[in-house]
Amino acid sequence: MFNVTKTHEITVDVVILTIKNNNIQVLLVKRTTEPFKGRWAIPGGYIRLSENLDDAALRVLKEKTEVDNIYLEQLYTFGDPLRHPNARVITCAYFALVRDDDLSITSTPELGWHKVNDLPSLAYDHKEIIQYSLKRTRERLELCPVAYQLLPEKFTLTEMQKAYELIMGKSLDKRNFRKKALATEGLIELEEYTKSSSKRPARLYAFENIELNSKRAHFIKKEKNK
Amino acid sequence: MFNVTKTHEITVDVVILTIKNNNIQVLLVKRTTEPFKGRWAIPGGYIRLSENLDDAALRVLKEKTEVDNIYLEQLYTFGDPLRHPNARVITCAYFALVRDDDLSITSTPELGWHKVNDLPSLAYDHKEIIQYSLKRTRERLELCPVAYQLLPEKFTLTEMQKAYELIMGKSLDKRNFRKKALATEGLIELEEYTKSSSKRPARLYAFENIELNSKRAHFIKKEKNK
DNA sequence: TAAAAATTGCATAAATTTTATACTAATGTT
DNA sequence: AACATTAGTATAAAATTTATGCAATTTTTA
Repeated sequence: MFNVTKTHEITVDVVILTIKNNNIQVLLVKRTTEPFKGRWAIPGGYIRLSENLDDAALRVLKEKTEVDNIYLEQLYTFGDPLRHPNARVITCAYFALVRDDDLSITSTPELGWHKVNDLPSLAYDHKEIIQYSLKRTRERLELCPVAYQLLPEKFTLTEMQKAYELIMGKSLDKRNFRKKALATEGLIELEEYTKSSSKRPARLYAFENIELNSKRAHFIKKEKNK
Repeated sequence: MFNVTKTHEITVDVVILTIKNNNIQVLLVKRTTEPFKGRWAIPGGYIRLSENLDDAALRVLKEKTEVDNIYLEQLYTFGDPLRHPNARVITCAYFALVRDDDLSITSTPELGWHKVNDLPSLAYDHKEIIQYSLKRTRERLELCPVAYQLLPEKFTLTEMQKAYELIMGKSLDKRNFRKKALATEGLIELEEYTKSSSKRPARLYAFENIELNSKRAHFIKKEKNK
């Protein structure tokens, strides 16, 4: 009875989402070993004995990116016996929302961003995991302005609306969106405006570090040390 | 590296909730072995190699109860290194909503229902898991009438309101509740009334087997074979 | 058998939230 | 100076939610 469990392995996988070039993109790694050698996959790893699951997910994330300001939430645990072709691997999946301008990864042939609407063939059940993380992100967005985790630190309302439209997958009315956005708790109106654009300057906004109305969320806040 | 994972164990634990005697109650088992020998715990077990996680949770549930008509949803995976005193056990927790009148368990000194508002001292982090399942149930109830999984098959609107009030932890206005309840998709008005009560008879209602607006839900429907 | 107690069942007005809709303002470019 | 482009704004209608009071049916009991 006990031995039955000994052959299980458990991993964490992390769906890392950002908005780049007006697309929701996910960070993928190319597998260098079997199974699924050469296929793209979401980053993952084993859980160390001293780590809790959040720490393990955060470590996996930090192995691939150098970001401080992230939203990280446990997504779901996937454990179909056939999800791994030659072992029983249960994975506790997380998803992270990161800001493009906080990112410093160097795309290589083995690591890169992919549009979630145009994914390559993926290893394991990773496509399902990504789809599910998008669904969860939409659900979160209906409860709290979690999209600000995907925006630059200072942003215009138009940029915010674009992020919402990308995540929700539909276009929104500008006037109603702005009215609602301005009523959002934690939104700060700055006395700054966009400059370099060749159009009318837009006011910039920011979010204070608010307690989001999230259910399972963990926030790793940026250390403001400068 | 690989060996590091070999010492992890993974289990499923199931929070089984019902409404009995106008209280939300949870099914607990008394541990017969160390650790936490003699303490109450939620039912759990190892995952078999051939099972997916839902199947494992369902099996654990069926080992304790004989119910057909249940709501079962993955809750969260708990993996703090210290949650188990002398091993690294990660548990994928589920919660189930079952109908009191579908239940046939025989309470023994080792198995019994406990009011969630008056829990005994529990093993591991099981108190946290139960609290979290209550929170999730409240969240679900705001999205879909999942409470009908806790009601008898035929129920009065007053009974339905009582269930909502118990779960949400607040009293609701009768007139507004009835208006909203009557507008709920899937609610069927029966041509039957309560009898044995010593007051004015109340109309009975039922729910058709609807697709609930749930996110991670799995329904094990009753087999109507009679 | 009449009154009382308990619970069912219903309707409407007020407040709030959501939705729908069109024009003016500011800036750089030509 | 006219044009192109994006920023920015107000209001009415519709829908939803909340608040509130009273009549009807049945059993109990006086």
